[in-house]
Amino acid sequence: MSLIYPSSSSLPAPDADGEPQPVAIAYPAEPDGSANSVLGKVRLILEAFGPDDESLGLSEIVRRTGVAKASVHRLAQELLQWGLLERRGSEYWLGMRLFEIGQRVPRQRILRDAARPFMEDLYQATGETIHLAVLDGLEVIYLEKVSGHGQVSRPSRIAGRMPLHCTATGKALIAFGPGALFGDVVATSLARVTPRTITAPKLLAQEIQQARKVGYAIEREQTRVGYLSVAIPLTGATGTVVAALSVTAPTFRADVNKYVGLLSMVSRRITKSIMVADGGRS
Amino acid sequence: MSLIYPSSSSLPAPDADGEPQPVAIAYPAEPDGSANSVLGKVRLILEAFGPDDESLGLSEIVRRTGVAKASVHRLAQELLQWGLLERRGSEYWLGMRLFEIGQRVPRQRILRDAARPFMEDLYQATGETIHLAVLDGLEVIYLEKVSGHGQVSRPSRIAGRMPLHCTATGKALIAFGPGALFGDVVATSLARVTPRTITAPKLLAQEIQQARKVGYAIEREQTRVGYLSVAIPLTGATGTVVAALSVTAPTFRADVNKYVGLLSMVSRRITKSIMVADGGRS
DNA sequence: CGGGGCCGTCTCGCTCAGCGGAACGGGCCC
DNA sequence: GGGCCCGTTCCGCTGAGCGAGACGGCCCCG
Repeated sequence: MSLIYPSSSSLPAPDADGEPQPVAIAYPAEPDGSANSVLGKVRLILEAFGPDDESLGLSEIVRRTGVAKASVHRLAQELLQWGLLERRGSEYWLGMRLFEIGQRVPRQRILRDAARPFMEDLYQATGETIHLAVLDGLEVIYLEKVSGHGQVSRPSRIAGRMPLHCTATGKALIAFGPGALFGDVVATSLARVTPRTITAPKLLAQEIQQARKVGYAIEREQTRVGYLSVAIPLTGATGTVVAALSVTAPTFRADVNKYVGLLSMVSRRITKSIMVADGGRS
Repeated sequence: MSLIYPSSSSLPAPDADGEPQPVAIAYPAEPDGSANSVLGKVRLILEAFGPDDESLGLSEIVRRTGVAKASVHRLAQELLQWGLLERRGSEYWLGMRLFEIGQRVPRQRILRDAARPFMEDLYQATGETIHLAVLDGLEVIYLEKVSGHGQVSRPSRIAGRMPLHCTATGKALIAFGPGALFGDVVATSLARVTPRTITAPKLLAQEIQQARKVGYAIEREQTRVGYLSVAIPLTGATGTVVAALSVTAPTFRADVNKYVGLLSMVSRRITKSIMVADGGRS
């Protein structure tokens, strides 16, 4: 119960994209002691698929996971039958059922359903990218994104993660979310994403203070050069901040005051909508 | 390789919302023989969460799955650590990591990323609900939905399923998708969803023929009284139909010709966009 | 053409991870 | 205070899971 913000659990060492690793122990290829259960193996197998991988062959999965080939094969058959994996030729793909189950996760479904139409409104009013983000561990994770045809080279993704200190949504969550969060964030080193990213805890504290004063958070070219974002917190049924909503626009045409006005108007309506949709806590 | 449309695998007996079932066998509470593996149990546990359940207590999970309490507890601990489940108090929730992994499923990610901005355009041009659907088993599954504030009592859902014979997207997929599909569909009984739903195979065949002739499918009050939908197929990189896109509007203000025009324009652009994004098959 | 390498698949005896009945302690309501 | 249901924990048994290894097909290269 003292777990305030849901954690992302401890990934042992997802993959380094290359060979297993040069462990001195003569034991075959077990990264650590966390894969001795069926579920551990299944986790390794499913997480062998990176965000950009489309499909993997059996041997490739064996290479990435370090699990014995026969085991991967056996488990893959079972996952296939469940629908968590699909197969074309001899390539395995993450299966549709994963998508289906993933959409049932209440923390995203409730918020997203409530926010979605309003994000549409915001997009129509601004023509810019709208993000809905929640806290997960010490990162934001994007639940939803509404945008147009703009071709950014490395765009944000739904279910993608970003650090808290360089995003507007992240700063909004630090400023208005769980009290202990700021401390936890500055306890880690603040990665420099662009030349303008804040890496000094003092400066970050000032920005958070400013955000608390004005009621919204802003980020100028701290995530991507040429773009700024404005974010506002969303309050859930229990009165605590559960998410953040942001507008991201190219700096040359950004109208911060307009975004702030629109966001704060929409924020209250979404909160009301959440309370109706979800009597309990969300 | 002769598996043309990805199947939804065989759910043994998801849940009947009530007691396990009155099996004559004296054996404790094993529904069938499919739960004897760790993965089988995990499947039962995760699928114990229905589309509308927010959280379940441990005992409730035990009741729904028939798995021994100690086993559910142990597996839940492991799922917790992975992040597939989360916990508040003593209630278990489907976890954020499920959402994350689900968003990596390529069959939805690629299509959705390509179609999303165009769906936005369609929504702006019509003000009506836009659906993106693919075939899964003998149903459509919605990958994406763009809509406004309209408060329908039992709205469609992202990742929700619908029969093929009563939806515009379904008929579009029958008409332009895998050749054997029509036969498989009429081999089952066609459920009556509204008074206007087609339940006679002959009539359905006529509608499919009509759709093939004009290049789009239409459905008038066959899914929901007071609404109609128009759908068009989307072609993937290999030239086969992989999805369908639809506009749904209240009959009194629907402008079918306008929708057809917009859809067919957008369809070609999405296909082009898919080919760029995904060199291989999708 | 033949050999070598990599692929996915399958076998089979060992063993330890997983199992689940049972006991426990705490909160709630009658 | 007693009964009930909750989540948690214990512990000895056992069969599900394991993985080294064999196998056959495919492709590339000498």
